[in-house]
Amino acid sequence: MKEAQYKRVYNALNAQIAKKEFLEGDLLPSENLLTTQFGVARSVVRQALLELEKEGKIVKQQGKGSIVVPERKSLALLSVKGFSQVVGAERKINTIMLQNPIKRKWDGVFFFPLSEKELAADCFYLKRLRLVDNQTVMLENTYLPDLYLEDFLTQKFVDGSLFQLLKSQYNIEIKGVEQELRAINAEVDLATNLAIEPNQAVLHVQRKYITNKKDFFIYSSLFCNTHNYSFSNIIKT
Amino acid sequence: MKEAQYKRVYNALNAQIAKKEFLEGDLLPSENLLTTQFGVARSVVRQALLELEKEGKIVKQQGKGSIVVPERKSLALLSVKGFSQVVGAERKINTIMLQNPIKRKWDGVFFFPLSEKELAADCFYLKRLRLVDNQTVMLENTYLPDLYLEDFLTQKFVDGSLFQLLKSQYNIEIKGVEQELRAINAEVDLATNLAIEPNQAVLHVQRKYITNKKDFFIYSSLFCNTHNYSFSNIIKT
DNA sequence: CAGTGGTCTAGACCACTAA
DNA sequence: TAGTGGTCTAGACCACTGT
Repeated sequence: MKEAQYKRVYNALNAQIAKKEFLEGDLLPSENLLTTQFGVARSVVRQALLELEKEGKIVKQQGKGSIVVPERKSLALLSVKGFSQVVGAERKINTIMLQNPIKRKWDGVFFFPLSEKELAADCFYLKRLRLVDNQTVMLENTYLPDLYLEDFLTQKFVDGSLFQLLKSQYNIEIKGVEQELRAINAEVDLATNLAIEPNQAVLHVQRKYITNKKDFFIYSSLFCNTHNYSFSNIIKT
Repeated sequence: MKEAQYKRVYNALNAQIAKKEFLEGDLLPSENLLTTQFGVARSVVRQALLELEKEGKIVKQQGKGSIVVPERKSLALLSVKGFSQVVGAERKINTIMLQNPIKRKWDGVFFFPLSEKELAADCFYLKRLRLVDNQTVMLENTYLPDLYLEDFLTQKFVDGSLFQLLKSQYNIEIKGVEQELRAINAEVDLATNLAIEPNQAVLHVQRKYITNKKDFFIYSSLFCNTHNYSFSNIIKT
């Protein structure tokens, strides 16, 4: 099971952009050139560029080329990447574990419908507070069904990243996310955690992550303080 | 400039799903079958299915097929589709024009950086209130640079849809959107418009639409009442 | 005009699912 | 094991951009 070629091309280009080897406004090498550089078919190059475009790192323009776009200033949080990856290297991030992972029953009324298989299993629950440059930006409640996760409670998080742990220990990859957004007024408890005044507006995001394991989903309920950082995303047709 | 084949395939499948010719959980015909049905190469079929997948209408599963997923109950508003298209046919929608289109100067501090070309032109501004099943869900301020839009102020909206007007009259198509989200507490004016109490939490979305015309962008500032309807989206890696 | 990305063809092999 | 979607090749022509 070796890595796909287009991922190899994607990773190479992504790294070059991150290392500022291409600056904002620069054109990437043309598709034909990349084809010869990496020794792959053009469709493979295009698949790699498509990924970069979906993530908003380049824009393509017919007749011109693939243009590197400026790094985003706001948090690209409405994406499938884990928190550790969406916050640029420029910023200091911290995670405070308010509730270490425990095994428990599902809540009576869950925010997404659960399958029978999921309901039959217990769930792992963790509660984390996320900080960017020492400012509290997010409270995250995560629920994972106890289906493929042997010895989950004894695992050490890889760089504090749940997604990296799932990838390295269980070969579980995130393939997509379905999410619902609401603006809510913060209750006292929530306001305390987010270090804001009660009744302040908070962005509530309920997520269902799709993984490479069929029938295995991860659920998250996020409460975001958008006063200091806005949350952005990019969508292509 | 005839329509691309993959769009033809997409439109056909999309219509069949909308007409319930495929029910939730049904498998679409396999890619090889669609290839022969439409008389196109497999890559064309895959491109069409990719669109459907991005819109969350199907999920693909290796070894099994393309599965039709249930219609969304919440408003898929964080997508590039116009308001008229994201709200399912099941619901009644209304638009109240609070401010008919006028030509004016740009605001001094705009929420996205503007190019010199845009700043040199004036902008068209309109303010619309959006209702779903007679409930106020959104206040929308839209700004269009006066660059390609001849006689814009005298145009009649096609079914109340700005995007359809742009397509049919000016051949302008929306290719993507970049957006920032915040939760804010409603001021009195805003609360009145959205028919909620002052200080209630509201979802504020600032958008920059990318079009097929280079250097032509459309800007929108949305205020969403998420009490009755949540706003959803789906993202694929 | 040459070069770019957009679309398309007609194959091939692989990884996964279900019977 | 048969059939599915995932990846890949090696071409081709078209639409658009800038010179």
